[in-house]
Formats: sequence, C-alpha cells, structure tokens
Amino acid sequence: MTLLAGRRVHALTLTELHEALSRRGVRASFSSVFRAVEHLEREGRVARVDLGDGRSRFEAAGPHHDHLRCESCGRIEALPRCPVTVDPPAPRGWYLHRHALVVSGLCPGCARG
Amino acid sequence: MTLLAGRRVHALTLTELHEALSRRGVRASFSSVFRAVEHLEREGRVARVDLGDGRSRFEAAGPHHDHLRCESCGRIEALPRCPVTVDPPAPRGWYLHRHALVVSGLCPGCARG
DNA sequence: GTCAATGCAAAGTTTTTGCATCGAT
DNA sequence: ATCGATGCAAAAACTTTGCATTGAC
Repeated sequence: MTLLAGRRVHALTLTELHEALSRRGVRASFSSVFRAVEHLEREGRVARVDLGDGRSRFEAAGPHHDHLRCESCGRIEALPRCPVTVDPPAPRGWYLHRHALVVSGLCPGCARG
Repeated sequence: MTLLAGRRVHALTLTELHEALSRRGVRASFSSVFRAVEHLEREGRVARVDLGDGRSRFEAAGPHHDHLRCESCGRIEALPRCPVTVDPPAPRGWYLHRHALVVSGLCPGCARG
C-alpha cells in the first residue's frame, strides 16, 4: 500500500510493483502480488487505471484525479486538477458516473532533450 | 475503411473488425486485418484508441472526439462534444498536445434494464 | 522475375487460474 | 484438521512476427 500511495510514483503496473517490492526486500511471487492487488481492488483500497499503453496500472484509491503521460519515456504523473467540465453533454438516455482522462505529451526532461 | 468510418459503430477491436469483414464477405485472415490496420494507422487514416477494456480499438481518423462506454454491455459511442477545457493546468515543464477521455456509465438500454 | 500481399502457425505480452504445499490457529 | 496465503507452472486473451506461398504487374 505504501508503494501504491507514494506521491511521486503513480499507477504502477503489476510488473513494476513486483519489482519494486523485490527491491524493498519483500519476497512475493508475481501471483501473490496479482492477488493482493486484486483483493485490495475489491476492497476499494486500490484503483485500476488504464493509461492507454496496453497494461493495467494500479494506484491507491483516493479522490478523483486524471493522468499525464510522457509519450517519450512513459513517465506518469497525476494532473493537479481535473480539466473535465462537470456536466458532460451526454447523449440522452445515458447514465454516466465516471471518467478517465489521460493527457499526453512530453515531460520536462523529454521536452528539453 | 468504410466499416471503421461508420457513424454508429465506433472503435472496433481487431476481432470485431475481422468478424465484420467476414460477414460482409471479405475473406481475409486475422493477420491481414491486423496488418491492414497497422498500415492505415501509420498512414494516419486510422487511429488506435484504448478505452480501458484491455484491447486496442480502431476507428477512422478524423476530428478529435472522446468516447462513451457502457460498463454493462460494452457499447461504445462518440461523445458529441469534448468536455475537456482547452487549457489543462499542466505542471510546469510539460508539453502536452493530446488527450484521451473515456466517460463511462450505463447506456440507455442498460440503464433502463 | 520482382515485390508486395496473404495465410498459417508460432512467439511475445500481460493477465488469470489450477493445484499442490505451507503455516497459523 | 482446517482454511487461507503462497509459489510455480500452465492457461487465456490479445498482439505481433516469421516464413513460405500466392498474386499482380
């Protein structure tokens, strides 16, 4: 949980999480990590996010926020505030209750390079 | 292309596209569909979108639009207009140039059921 | 003949499951 | 003994590639 709640590290993939745990000396198989995250997700303590790179990422559940993603290095950050207008013009009949926004471009490092 | 440009059908997966083509009498292997789409994507005529359900979807390239997705039946539609404010409050240093928004909830059919 | 398009099968990724084992109560 | 947690390997789902063949020019 501490890992997933880190302020700097956002939305880790299972592999990243597994490696990060190993580095910290936590010996757990990939399956265990998978199942732990699955469990935490069901409990509502962890949220799965999909940033469009083809794999699921996980982060500590919390207040809504959107994501920034660097198209060059893959770096991920949370957007400081949500730029989606509260009243989306939904086609009639739809009942909408959530959204996921990924803004992409170049992070400071890659934009300079 | 005609299929991918349809107004009703948005963002087909490779499998859906393959099946749709078969139904229309176009006999092409899955690989061929994959490579055709890959080619069209490189040409900029087709755009890949990821709506968070774990597989890539493809649609005709065109003016920006975001997506609606029904969490119950998977139905997908384009949002009539983009509810993202033009000037996202990006952290300093980032150079942003695109976004992908998926609004989800229940489609008219599933909301009623 | 040449070169691109095609089909099939196989490999690569990532996610998920089966199953036997280990551990605490 | 029981019940959940664990590890390993295998299965699944999707995407991508290798390679031999086919087809158009």
